[in-house]
Amino acid sequence: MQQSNIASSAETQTAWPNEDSGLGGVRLLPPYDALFREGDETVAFYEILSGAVRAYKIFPDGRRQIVAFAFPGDIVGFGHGDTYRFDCDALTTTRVRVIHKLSLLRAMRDRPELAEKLLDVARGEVETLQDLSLLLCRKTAIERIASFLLTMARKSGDPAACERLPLPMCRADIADYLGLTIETVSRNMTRLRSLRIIDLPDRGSFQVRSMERLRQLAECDDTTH
Amino acid sequence: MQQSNIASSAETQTAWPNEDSGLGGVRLLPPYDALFREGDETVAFYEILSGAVRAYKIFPDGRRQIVAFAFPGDIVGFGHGDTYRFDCDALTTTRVRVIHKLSLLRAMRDRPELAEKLLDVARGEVETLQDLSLLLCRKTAIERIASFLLTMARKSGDPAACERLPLPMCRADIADYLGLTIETVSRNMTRLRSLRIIDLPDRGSFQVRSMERLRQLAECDDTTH
DNA sequence: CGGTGTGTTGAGGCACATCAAGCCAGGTGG
DNA sequence: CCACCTGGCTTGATGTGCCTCAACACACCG
Repeated sequence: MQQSNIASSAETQTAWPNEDSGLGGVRLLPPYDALFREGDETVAFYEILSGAVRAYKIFPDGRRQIVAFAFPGDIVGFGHGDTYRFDCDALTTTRVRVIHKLSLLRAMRDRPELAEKLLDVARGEVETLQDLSLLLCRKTAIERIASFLLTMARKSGDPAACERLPLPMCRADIADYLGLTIETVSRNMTRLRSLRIIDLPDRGSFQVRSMERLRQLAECDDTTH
Repeated sequence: MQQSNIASSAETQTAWPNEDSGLGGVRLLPPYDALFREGDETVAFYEILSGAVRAYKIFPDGRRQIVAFAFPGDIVGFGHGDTYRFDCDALTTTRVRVIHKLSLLRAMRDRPELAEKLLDVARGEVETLQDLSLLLCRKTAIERIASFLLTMARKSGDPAACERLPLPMCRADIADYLGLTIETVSRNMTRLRSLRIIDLPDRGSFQVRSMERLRQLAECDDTTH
């Protein structure tokens, strides 16, 4: 579950086209404001600078599935054709850098290393989604929660992280990401806490107490149970 | 659920680098032979010419998840870093065109339209995986089967297809793709047949009798039940 | 013929969903 | 300051869809 962090691939720090040209600029989103909506024309990609967003789809019958959360360094808006296939909005106050699609494509013609970088973003997105599919297909509720928290822990800094980590989304968001109900999320969070694997100091945060046991649960490693 | 068909994007028919240079050539795989294995170095992408392959992951505890089937026109081997993250093998006798990764990257530097084409392949893969996530997250068993059959129908030719269509994978493969068991797959196939939505003339094929009702089920459109 | 592999069908159990009540922090107004 | 409301979260009781286990059907093959 690697990030689609743009800095991870390029040896030389390559700037996105708007960074220097100033074409796109930065957008500021208050909590729950939309970055884009399903059906809108795909005019831009967005690099998250601070805050967090969620991308989701609503079914005709009302069911909702969150397909991705994105955090600083991530790019959103990628896996779409001429129109966006999902809604995307902010979880908290969020700043994004706007990367106009057309100017990016134009810039790509002159700077082939940009294309490689973009392909790397795509690869990261594919990897994340493959892992999500694995999770949804084969894991139990507690394994899903464990996987999710592990990913969140890895995203928010050093992998041995034992400090308090932010959990900016509500239980309903987690549930709709993991294919569970809020009750099941809640029950299994509590279960992980009573197993002394995590702590839940307050609503918006968590803390890993045993990274090793969290990892074992998340990766379906049943060698030690 | 669009295909990642390479012909779908480019206005001008752009050849993959090996097609003319003859560097990669074609590989022939007997049924169930491996195209690549998890952990192998990512040396090439493969364009399916005929037949079909499956890409899957085996968990430490034995659970298996198929993350993709690929058919003629599809590219596999894309969403991987330096090593392949999954096993990939043939369902039936399969011919693939080998596209060496390095020569593709080299060719991309001279021909920017190749990069766009490759990005389009990536986009297709992301879309397919997003749809798979939606399916695994929120759909019931019969809706999953319906979605799967609908995708298969759309892949194998004209969308109004009423003729007999091939189903080259066994029940276990379908089950491991949809996050179900073979029994549940079997039961719901039978159910779709008794609902007169499909026919099952023999093991390796199916036939759509009511494309409209299949679509309604697959897209969770509960307006008419 | 029996043997094997694949698919179907049936009976029962279990994990998660559903429904419902209660907890707790934050906000609002008297 | 407290009374009350509200929304997010937790906890409990019950229901159900899919899994598990088991038997059987059928084609293929030696």
